[in-house]
Amino acid sequence: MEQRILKIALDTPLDFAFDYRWSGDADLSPVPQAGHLAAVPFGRREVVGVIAAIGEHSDLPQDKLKDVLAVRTQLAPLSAAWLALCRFAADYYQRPLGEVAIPGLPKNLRALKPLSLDRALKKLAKEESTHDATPADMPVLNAEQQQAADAIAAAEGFAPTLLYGVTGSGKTEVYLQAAVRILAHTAHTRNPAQILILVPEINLTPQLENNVRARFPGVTVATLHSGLAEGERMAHWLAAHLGQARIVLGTRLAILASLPHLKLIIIDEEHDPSYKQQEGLRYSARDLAVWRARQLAIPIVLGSATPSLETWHHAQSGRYRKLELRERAIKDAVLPAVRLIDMERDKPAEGITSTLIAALKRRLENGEQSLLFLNRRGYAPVINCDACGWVSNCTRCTAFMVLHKPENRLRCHHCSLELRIPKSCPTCGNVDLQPLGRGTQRIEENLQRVFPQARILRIDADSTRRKGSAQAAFDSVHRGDVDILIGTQMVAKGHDFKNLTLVGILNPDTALFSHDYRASERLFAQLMQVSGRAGRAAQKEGGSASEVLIQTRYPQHPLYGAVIAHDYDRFATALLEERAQAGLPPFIYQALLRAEARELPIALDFLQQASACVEHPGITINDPIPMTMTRVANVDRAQLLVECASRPALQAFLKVWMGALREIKTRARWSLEVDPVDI
DNA sequence: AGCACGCCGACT
DNA sequence: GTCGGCGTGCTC
Repeated sequence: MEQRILKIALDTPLDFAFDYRWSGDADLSPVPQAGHLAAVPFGRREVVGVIAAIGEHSDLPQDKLKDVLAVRTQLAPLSAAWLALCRFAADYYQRPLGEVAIPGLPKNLRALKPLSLDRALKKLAKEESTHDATPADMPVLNAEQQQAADAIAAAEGFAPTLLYGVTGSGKTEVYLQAAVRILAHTAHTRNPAQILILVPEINLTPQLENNVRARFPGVTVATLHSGLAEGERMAHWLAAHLGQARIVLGTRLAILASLPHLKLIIIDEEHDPSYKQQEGLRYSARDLAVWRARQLAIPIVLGSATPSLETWHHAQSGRYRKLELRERAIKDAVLPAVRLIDMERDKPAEGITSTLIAALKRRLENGEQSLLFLNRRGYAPVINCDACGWVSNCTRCTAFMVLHKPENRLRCHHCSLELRIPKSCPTCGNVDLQPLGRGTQRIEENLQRVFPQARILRIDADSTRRKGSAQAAFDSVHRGDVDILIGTQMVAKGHDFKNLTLVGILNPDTALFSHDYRASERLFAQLMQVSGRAGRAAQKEGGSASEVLIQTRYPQHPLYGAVIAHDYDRFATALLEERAQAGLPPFIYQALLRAEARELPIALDFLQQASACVEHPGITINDPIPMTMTRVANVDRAQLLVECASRPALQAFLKVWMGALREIKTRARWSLEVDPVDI
């Protein structure tokens, strides 16, 4: 009989591991190891946690200790490297280990019932047997692509690489051919390599998944994203954990997957804001990926046409290697010409200028597709009363209620509030309420009037609410059943529309004057990305040259100049210069303390106490301020920005500060975000 | 976070 | 008289 103390991380906000007693006979039952999952009594509940460490002693009095209910020794323990990754993320983002490690595990593993691993595993075996093992044909790479793929596959140890390639330059093909070689190196060894590929959105996984499966017949490919059913999630997670899945394709959450034989990480569109989790544990999957690659001493590829300034800065300073793809991969496919339409000269009717109408007409005549990009869903962002000035404010948020015409409703995009459109003004009774501004629905309605014969499809969060409907919509565009596609940022990313020769960008100006210093970086990336949807195939005989038309009131703005020139280098260099001057990231490091309460003063008071509760030499603590959108769903929000030129110094401060913050008695709910992106 | 206990208001 | 509001306290 032996006794051990198991230190178990549980999914609770309490920032420490819990000690449990385990006693058993090592000859009869397997001895628990760090990384095993264990079911334990916790308060009045029973929960599953992960064994973080094993010891002989506990600092607690014996009578406080409870016995472990069961240790899941039939499942191989999570590796020390995986635990170290979780521990790093927990420390860095100032959260308890259990909150990082547990929620990503499949529900079945977290449940108390005994595991039936066989059934999961059988399903995988079946999937695998449906593939034959003939190597698929490899498209021939151009010289730049070949060089990049060679360099990635030949890299040894921690080798962070920025794959900087214009849209349509064939970055995916470079990833895949590098992957082929890394898999081949270890194919017949005991531990064949695993490769992790991250993409920004679920919408993009089916497309890449098909691509990958076709390229790697006979190789088990697992996907991990929030759209999986519980059974699938379990099967895919296990395939990764057991090393069967050689390629794991997923969204940001996949960065915390168990991958015991990980040998290469690829982050596609590394600049994409979706890599930042914006609730709960607010981690950056890209940053964790870089840490994980360093820890495992393996290469990591960060791919983008418009890298984040953080990554660009690293590439410029030589910390990351930069590989560049200057040309489009398809022969004779050229980058579209970008033109600005000055809205002061060419006054738009119903949001669309005559120049853009003419360009659309030409595409319709040629049987080519067009894309109109407007990052605003709904019919109109607000309705108002001309007579008394009433506007459709949300009663629960500092925001307008948006007019949604198909449902005849006003809807707040920040809380779930929905109202029927009032027949008359609620304050003065005027019956003539006007929609102000334009969303995708209104553009769609108007365009259908201008081109009654055109097949117009709108793709936004409203039109694709049902599961699978987004995929169906994109399929119909690929099939050629759509002449004009109208969409929000959903349509900007990744999709390879072969017959698309015109992109119209309707209302990008607002981001030019945003108070968020990252807005212009994001706008540039978005414009380049959506522009990149055009001209992905060679120009047809008698077809139109690909072009991008941007409607703007500020044609002189340097950001547009850089977009026209497809010149990310110049733009990024200027932006980095500005950031350095202004003392902004990536030259300094930030953390944001948020607080919310039913009354704003409660939140502000907490932040005031927070700013004075510990010594903070070398750390700048700014004044507490209400958030721009102060009230959401009847809760008032405020925040406090903390800055420091040194990351380790900031980390050390945050650790001490968190301890002090937990002692403050307040009715406000609060949370700390490290490396915030939306300020 | 859960989940309990505990002490004051409008309901069968 | 009780159902239920959410304040407060605890979880190895």
